[in-house]
Amino acid sequence: MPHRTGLTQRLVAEKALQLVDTHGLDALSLRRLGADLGASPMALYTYFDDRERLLEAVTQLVYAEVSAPVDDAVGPEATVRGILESVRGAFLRHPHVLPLAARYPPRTLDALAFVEAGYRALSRAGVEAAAIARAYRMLAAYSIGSAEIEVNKYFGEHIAAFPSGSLDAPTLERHLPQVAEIGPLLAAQDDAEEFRYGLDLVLDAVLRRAASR
Amino acid sequence: MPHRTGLTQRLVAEKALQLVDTHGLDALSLRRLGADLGASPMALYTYFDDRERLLEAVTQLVYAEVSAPVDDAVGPEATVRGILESVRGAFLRHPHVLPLAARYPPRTLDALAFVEAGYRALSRAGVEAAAIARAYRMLAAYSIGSAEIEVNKYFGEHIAAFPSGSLDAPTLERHLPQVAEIGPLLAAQDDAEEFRYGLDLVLDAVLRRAASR
DNA sequence: ACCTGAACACCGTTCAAGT
DNA sequence: ACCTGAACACCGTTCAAGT
Repeated sequence: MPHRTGLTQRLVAEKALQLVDTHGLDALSLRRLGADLGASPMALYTYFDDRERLLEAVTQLVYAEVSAPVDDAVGPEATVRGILESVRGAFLRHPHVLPLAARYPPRTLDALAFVEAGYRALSRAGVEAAAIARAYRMLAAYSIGSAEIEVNKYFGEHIAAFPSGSLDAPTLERHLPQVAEIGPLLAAQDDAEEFRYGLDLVLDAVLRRAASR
Repeated sequence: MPHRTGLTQRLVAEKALQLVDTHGLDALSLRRLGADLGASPMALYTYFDDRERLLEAVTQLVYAEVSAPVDDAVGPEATVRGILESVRGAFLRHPHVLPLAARYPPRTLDALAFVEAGYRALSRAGVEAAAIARAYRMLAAYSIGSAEIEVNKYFGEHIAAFPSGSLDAPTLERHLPQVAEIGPLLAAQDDAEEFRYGLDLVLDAVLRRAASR
């Protein structure tokens, strides 16, 4: 017997985010989400055309958590840096959503708030529209790639054998001496520190080029 | 009746890469791959512990396609730039493998060849080991993020409505005027040009900082 | 419009068995 | 070691039907 479930797009997406946070992206099935919401899997198609759209909505919820300062009293560089630290924070709180960030850009009003704030800060600093677009693309690439490296512990086991046993220490040392030397340094890096180092570097360069024209 | 299939880890991985290239990552199932190879799905477990390991092996094949110059007669900056252009090329030829690049770093001898070459170029240029590690992390983050933005056409439909109809042009213009202005500029960017612009910027900054100590 | 159960065409992986 | 078929516990989505 069909009944009203009282669901909305937002409620479904929020429950989905919970599910992803606690059990990972693969655990987000329409069947399981339906069960969590006390509805049939098919009820979800009332709110989302397919699983893809649901994933996109979940991503928007994470973007919406990024803090978007209303003014930039601290100056454009510090404002943009603060926004990007907040982006990193949001995806560290929701690490399983990160793979979706590269697929779905911010689209909703709430999700775009931090983008607007960043644009405004650069605009007030005298950066022209075309240069802002370039800066945003660069910073988006750096943020996404950087967060993925951090969340996936990309350098944590960089020199592991693969297939098992085929790359032992002596072989590595003989054929790839530089990799053997740098590998441990990568594994020992501090994620937060490296993120800031790279962010400063990119931000400095972007603002200097924008100013010198 | 069981029979010899003549398969090897490499042959299975290569067929898997073909499958992914032509039909996408989701189409790579053990059942379908087994059928393509004239074997039962279960035969593949002889060569890979699970689907994850197979995906990792596919990723290594793409890394191995990156050209690794044996000397850097053109200078360290041009050498590193060349390597990163080649990384971009490899993943543009295998776009469906890109999501795996952020999960699996290069691990095999062949896959690590370009990393070794890049390290060597920076090392010869007098960059110290710790600075090389920082540079590699930054460049890896930028390359992965940048390629994902390009492959996924991240900015192609940046201002699309979501959920459908909720973000019409007047609403966008009123609440997010900067987004409304910059959005079209992002959609019009040339991928190759922006990649090089950002790469130069990062590379300049990295080498300048490395030199000034 | 909102919701349902049944059905279709799939999955990865375990297991017992064969050579 | 290498390979098999059957079985288990799942998937997303379509469809016909109900309110």
